[in-house]
Amino acid sequence: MNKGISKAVIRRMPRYYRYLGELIENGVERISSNELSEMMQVTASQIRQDLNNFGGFGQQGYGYNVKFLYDEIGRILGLTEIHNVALFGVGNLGHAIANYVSFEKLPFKMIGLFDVDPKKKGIRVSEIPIMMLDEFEEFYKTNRVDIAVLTLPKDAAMPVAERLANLGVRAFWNFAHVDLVMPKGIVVENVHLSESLMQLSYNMTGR
Amino acid sequence: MNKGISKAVIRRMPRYYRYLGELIENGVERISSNELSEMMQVTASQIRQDLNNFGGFGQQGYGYNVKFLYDEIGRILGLTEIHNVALFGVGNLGHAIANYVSFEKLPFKMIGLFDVDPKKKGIRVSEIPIMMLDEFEEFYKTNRVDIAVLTLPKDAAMPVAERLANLGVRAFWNFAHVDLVMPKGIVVENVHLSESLMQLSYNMTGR
DNA sequence: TAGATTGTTAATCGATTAACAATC
DNA sequence: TAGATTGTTAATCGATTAACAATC
Repeated sequence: MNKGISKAVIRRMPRYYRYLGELIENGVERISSNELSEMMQVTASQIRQDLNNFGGFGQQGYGYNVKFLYDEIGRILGLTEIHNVALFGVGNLGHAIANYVSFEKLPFKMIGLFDVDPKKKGIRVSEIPIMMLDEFEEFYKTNRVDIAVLTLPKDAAMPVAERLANLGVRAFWNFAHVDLVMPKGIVVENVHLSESLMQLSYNMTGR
Repeated sequence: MNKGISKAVIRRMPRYYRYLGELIENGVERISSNELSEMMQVTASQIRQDLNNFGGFGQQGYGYNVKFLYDEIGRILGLTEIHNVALFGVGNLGHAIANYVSFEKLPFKMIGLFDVDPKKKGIRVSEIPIMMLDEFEEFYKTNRVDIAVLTLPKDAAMPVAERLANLGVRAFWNFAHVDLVMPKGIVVENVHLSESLMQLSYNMTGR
């Protein structure tokens, strides 16, 4: 169990990671919390507090070594090993996410695509042929699946998630319009696009 | 300007909306904050506090009328009028989002798709033919665009956003890996898929 | 050494939860 | 009226910011 590091802190880590990656591309070797705070529009204090949840990565009088900090955050975020990903529901969104995961320069590897529509069987997306959902149990015997992506209609999401969880899948990236209720120890990350769109809509009103 | 209602509250409103919609489908007419709190796994106190940011929608001794509350939240979220949407960058993700926006039963209407690749010109996605980015200025003269969706490579996002903002587009749904820096009064809602995936990855470690 | 900047403690601010009087 | 449940104030909890001693 990760010690009690707050969700708010975790949400910010990928953003630090992105900025540090860009600094590396630009050949910047060291940076102070103050310089970074100006770039990122957050307080220097918050940056130091956030990082010190995980350890002292800087040096007084110097600041932070960009490459070192980048690698440390990558390690914290679990980006030092490859995660096998299988996707369920190869509709429009599933199709896009399958390609997305394959193209990103992140250590996530799409290894299987599953759907219930027989017409889709064998069609290749990012070089991976779509399989039938009922073939998953067999597939799972010889393939490690670290993350299941759920790009399914909302009514299908929960039953499929339960089926996968029973087999041993422990992490879900959920795009369906439901709150997955999962036993403890199973990790769920939701991307609710419609909720994002509604927040945008809210912010457009009354200004 | 919306009075100072916190982001945390706004983030929860679409979720209330979803649950209330399901209650309506199930024929439920009234609900107390306590019943809703059990369904949604939040405190009843939070529900009442959240709603009372916008007004007293309940009645002592009775609870909340589901249909009434649903409509009120819809109104708060700006879902009582149709928002015209144009999308920029018709790659995999753009393609999926274009379909998504069109299929959802929400008052967002996809009216234009734009790309820079001449090979895509005229191809139809959700019945809408892809146009060239340079045609947008002309298009904009006769079409109101409320929201621009940016499903572009990160280096293209900022220049395109500026160009659109200069024409008068005031809301952006940004999927590109950049923080758009926009003048005040322009609304940006970010969906950073890679950051979501990294959070999932983090939560998988050390358990 | 002097200057810079972290790591960390303390102060402030904001959000969540608890409690209860108001009222349907 | 009695019971139920809201709306709202007060208490608690957590997150952010400020301050500064430690130290490179």
